[in-house]
This record gives sequence, C-alpha cells and structure tokens, in this order.
Amino acid sequence: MEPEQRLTEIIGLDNRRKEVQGALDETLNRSNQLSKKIGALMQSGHREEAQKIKLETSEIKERGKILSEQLQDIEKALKEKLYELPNIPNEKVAAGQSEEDNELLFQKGELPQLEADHQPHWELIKDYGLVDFNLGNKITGAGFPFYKAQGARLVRGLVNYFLDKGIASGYQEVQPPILVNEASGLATGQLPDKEGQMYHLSDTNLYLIPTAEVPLTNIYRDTLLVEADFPIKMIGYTPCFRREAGSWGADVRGLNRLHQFDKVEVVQIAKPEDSYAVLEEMKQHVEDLIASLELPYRMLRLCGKDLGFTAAITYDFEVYSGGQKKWLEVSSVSNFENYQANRLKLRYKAQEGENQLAHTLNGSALAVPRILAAILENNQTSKGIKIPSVLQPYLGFDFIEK
RNA sequence: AGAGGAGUGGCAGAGUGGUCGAAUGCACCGGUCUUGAAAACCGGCGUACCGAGAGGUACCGGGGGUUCGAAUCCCUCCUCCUCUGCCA
Repeated sequence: MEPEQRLTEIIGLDNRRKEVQGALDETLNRSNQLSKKIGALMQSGHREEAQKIKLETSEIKERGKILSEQLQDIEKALKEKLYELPNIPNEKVAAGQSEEDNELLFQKGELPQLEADHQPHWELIKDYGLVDFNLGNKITGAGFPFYKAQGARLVRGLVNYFLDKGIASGYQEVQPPILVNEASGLATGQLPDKEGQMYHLSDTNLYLIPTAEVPLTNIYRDTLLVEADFPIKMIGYTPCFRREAGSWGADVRGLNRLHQFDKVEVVQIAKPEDSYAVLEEMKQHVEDLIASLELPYRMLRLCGKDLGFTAAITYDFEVYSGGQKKWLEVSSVSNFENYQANRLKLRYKAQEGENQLAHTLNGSALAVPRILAAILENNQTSKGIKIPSVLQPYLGFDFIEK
C-alpha cells in the first residue's frame, strides 16, 4: 500500500475513534449521573424513586455497550496500522534505491598487504582448528558453529575486551535474558513482522532475541524518566539468534552470516535534545574500538532503502577483510528518535512543560564473528596468525600456529 | 509442579458495593517565618484520551463477568511471598 494511503487510513480511523469515544464518554457520563442519583435515593430511603430511575438506565447501558464494542474494534485496527508504520528517516538520510546508494563517509586504515597464498577465513579456521562447522551441522544445523580451542578463546577474549572498553566509557554492564515476550518484541519494533528475523518458541510464546537491543531497551518500557536518571548507558553481551529467512545467497560463507552469533551491544536512552550528541558519542566509541584492533574500516550512512524499519538514521561500520577482499558490516549505530519510545511508552518528565517521549539509540560494539574473520584474514602470514596487541592480555597468546 | 497468602498513587499504607482518582504518612514543588538553613505552618503534587475552555471519560497487576453503581463480589491469566517437590 502507498504510504499516503496508509496515512489517510490511519487519520480516518483516528477521527472515527474520537467520534465514537466522544459519544461513549457522553453516554458513560449520563450513566454515572444516574447511578449517583440512585445511590443518593437509596441512602435516603427513597427506594421506589430509585427503582424508577433504574428502569431508565437499560437503554443507556445498551448504547454504551454498542459504543464501547465499536471503540474497541477501531482501536484494535488503529493499533495494528500504527504498529506497521515505519519510522520517518532523518533529513540527512538519502532516499536511495538500493544499498548501492548508502553514503560512504570515510575510510581509514591501511588495507593489508597479504602474501600470495593468503586464504579466506573459512579455510584458515579449518587449518588452525578454530571453528568447526561440520560439528554445528551435526548438533544443530547450518549456521550454528562450534568454536574450539584458540577459536573459543578468541570469542571470549573479544567479548571481554568489548565489554571492558564499554565499561571504561561509562556504560553499565547488563546481562539480560535472551528470551523475550511478545510485548517486548512489539515495543522495539521486531514484531509484528512475525515472518522476520526472530526464532519463536511456540509452546511458551517467547522469542529468541536477534540482538541485546530488545531486552536492554525494554528495561525502560512503561517508564517516566526524570532529569536525574540521565545519562542512561547500558552495555550487554548476548548471543544473538537470527533466522534470516531466505538469506539471499551472498556473503553466507564461513562466519559472515550465522544463525547464532555473539555480540556486545550498547544502548542509550536520551533526552530528545541530546540524542544526536549521544549518537556522535556512540559512533566514536565504535570507531575507537575498531581502530584499536588495527583493522581497516569505513563508515556509511544508510540510505532510506537500506534503513531499518525502526531507525531514523543508521551509520554502518564495515571492516575490510583481506582474505575474501570484502567489506564486512560489524556495527550499526542508530538513533530511533522517539519511534521506539512511542511503542515503549518511554517518556521524559522535563522540569518545565509537558511530558515528552524520550529518544532511544543503540549500536553494536561489536559483532564478534565478522571481527574475528577480519582479524584472521588480515593478520595471516605463512607462519601463522598474529594477534592484535590489545587482545593479547585477553588471550594469553599472541600468535596462532598450526 | 502442588498447597496457602498477597498485588492500591514515586514509596509506605488505609479502604470489602454508592459523592473513592482513592484517607494518612514520607518524598517532592511553591509560599510564610528566618541573616541563612532546619523545624513549624499554609498551599500544591499521578497518567492518558476528548474538548478552545468549562469540563468530561478511563485507569487501584492484565482481561472478562455480576450490578443502576465495583478498588471492594465472581471467573481467568500474570507476578510476588511462604511451605512442599524438583533442579543448574
């Protein structure tokens, strides 16, 4: 359906809502008045008069019942339509026809000069015994790899490193549940798109999270914040689960795209006037993190076509992975402005003026498997794989040999 | 999982069928007093929707029901506490 048509429909429904609610309010008002009268008469012992008025109420009751059923139907329809409405892109976002139209804002770092016999990471992980996909296929299915030995330690080390860097930047660490209910999925915008990315547990009606954004942001569902609550900076490590139904063939080899992967996520809740400054802060945090791993990277601003359903603006960070000669997306940093807050009923009570919706933001800091792939590919030598110096304290080794 | 108890405003806590959106206390905001602060006193102090406003409507864990009228009675679901069972 055309966007304008959708909006017209929503506005029409809202007008109907007002109309019906007005009529219902009026009916309820009359009913309340009569009930009060009956109460007063009963107490003063005028039973017969009370009885008379009682008879009058049946018509009002009937009318109220019809109206409230109508109102419920309208509200349900309205809610459904509103839940299906995506966010409005920020004015900086280019319209765009495809991901080709994402704007490249900068590129930093030297592309690796690899030896002639260099390999993509899916060969390296086999050669060095770091990740076992066959075992994943056996135990679970495609896209659920086993990390082993130094591979497992790399995952754990990266997660710890990312968390420590976040904590040093003032984020509070949170370990959330990785199953969430339907209300949470609706609030951050993963639902109602049921055919989308989440695994669903039908027996308990819970969903496996596709990102820690869902539980972390939902902490603030149905919340009224005050000045003293800010800043709100959370960081959480979770496994993430994505169905990626119908993944379009590309980029699916090795660690590039998985059904289960590890990610450290940062989430901030901000006052509306601060959210773009917070976005800059989060971008900087992610950039510093990638730079510290000595990986070449670039930043893009997503165009409207590539922008997610819920974001007002998104910046993607990609690292260059020399073995496969590809840029891999390792972080998305987004400002949702008040879109999620509206669904969350997350408001901010300013000193003056009316309560307003807060702004929500999040970003990956970082996604583990693609970072791992880039580290392996870019640092390979004929003798083994070098470990970036910042990770060495987390791993207890500085080189991977056969 | 079984048995019992409980869920009321930011917090504590009254209220078991009628003017209860809800006493009271604390917290918070404004004022009086004070050189200033504290104390005391006075006033204010929930959210959402409709309305230009006056005002109206809804909300006492969620949903449904009984009744002219429900925080209060009934059903159901959820959550928490206690005991029993099970379990990392």
